[in-house]
Amino acid sequence: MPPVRRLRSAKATPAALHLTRFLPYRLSVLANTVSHTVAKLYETRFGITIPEWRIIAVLGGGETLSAGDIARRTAMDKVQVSRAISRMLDSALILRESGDTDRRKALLTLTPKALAIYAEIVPMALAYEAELTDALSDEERATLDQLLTRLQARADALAAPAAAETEAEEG
Amino acid sequence: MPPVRRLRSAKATPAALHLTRFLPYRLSVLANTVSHTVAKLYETRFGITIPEWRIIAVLGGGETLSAGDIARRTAMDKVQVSRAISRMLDSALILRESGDTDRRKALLTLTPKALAIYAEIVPMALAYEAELTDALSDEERATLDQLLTRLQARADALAAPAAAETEAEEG
DNA sequence: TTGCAACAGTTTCAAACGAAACTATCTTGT
DNA sequence: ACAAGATAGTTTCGTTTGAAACTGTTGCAA
Repeated sequence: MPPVRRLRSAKATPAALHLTRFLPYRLSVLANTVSHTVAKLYETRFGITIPEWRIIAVLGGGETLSAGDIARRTAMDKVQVSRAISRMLDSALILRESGDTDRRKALLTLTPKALAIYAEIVPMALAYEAELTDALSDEERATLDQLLTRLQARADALAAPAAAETEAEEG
Repeated sequence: MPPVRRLRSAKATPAALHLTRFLPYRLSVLANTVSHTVAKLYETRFGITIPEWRIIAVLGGGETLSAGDIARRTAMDKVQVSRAISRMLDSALILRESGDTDRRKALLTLTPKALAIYAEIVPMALAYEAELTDALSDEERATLDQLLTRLQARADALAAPAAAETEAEEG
């Protein structure tokens, strides 16, 4: 029996790693490329940043939310949300009024100006998304959706080393 | 014939957009979660950042490259590479010598210290990747690979609006 | 050759970032 | 009722970032 089968796992090479095949790297590069493109889109057309776009996206239905709600729904941290809101107040995209029952919470609503942007930006966003997945069949799109969902769940689990055993079923 | 079929596309709602279903958003959040986790891994164990890890990854085979080569292979920009190299010189992870034929180019090689990190970090990186794709079948992993490749190609094409028609077949 | 554009890499500057500290408000336990 | 702790949101501080300007080197053209 020849020793051929052991050649690949010889200990001289400590298991090759090609960056371009490494999933974290690939995800980072892809997300970066995409983000950069859409950011430029939003910036040049509406003068808003990605955090501002996300806030517009979650408030675009006309809902009223607190900053904390927004942070949760956009996966941004509260500092980022606070700063984005402050910019949006300056540019009259958002309306802030003190909560009645809880004065710590500020109730946030989009202004008509922001709603107009929303109406215009959503088709653009969807168009970009459509172009991005242009070469994918409907079935592939569904698979992608599924895989991303599962990867995110797994990544979340691996991100919280020991903590939050009980929070696991939050969803 | 009842008007039922027109209800979904009534113009009152300007096409809904749920952030959590929006591909650019999902990619961004996923890549962020993953990056943050591996960054913490590398930082606590070896005291290096992601840019430094990427440089170690491409030089880990023992190859000698210029800063520009590294920038291209890691998809980082030259500023980021320059700064990472400068940090690595300080911590004796990299060796820089002036090019002989072209004195603009600096030839970069890993020190034994960095090679030792490489030997130790690669299994960790692969282990994380394996854990991340734990719940995926071999077939699903292959599909994911394929989909990411195609999305990246498409994203690249959409990122360069009018330019680089001729560069399209560069790979 | 000399001058000029292209290139490699570094530095500068202003913006963006995250962690931690802080202010203000609300909740809970005694 | 009130102190102790939790929560909402802002501010501060040191670091990281990317674009543009800059330095030095090479290649090319007149």
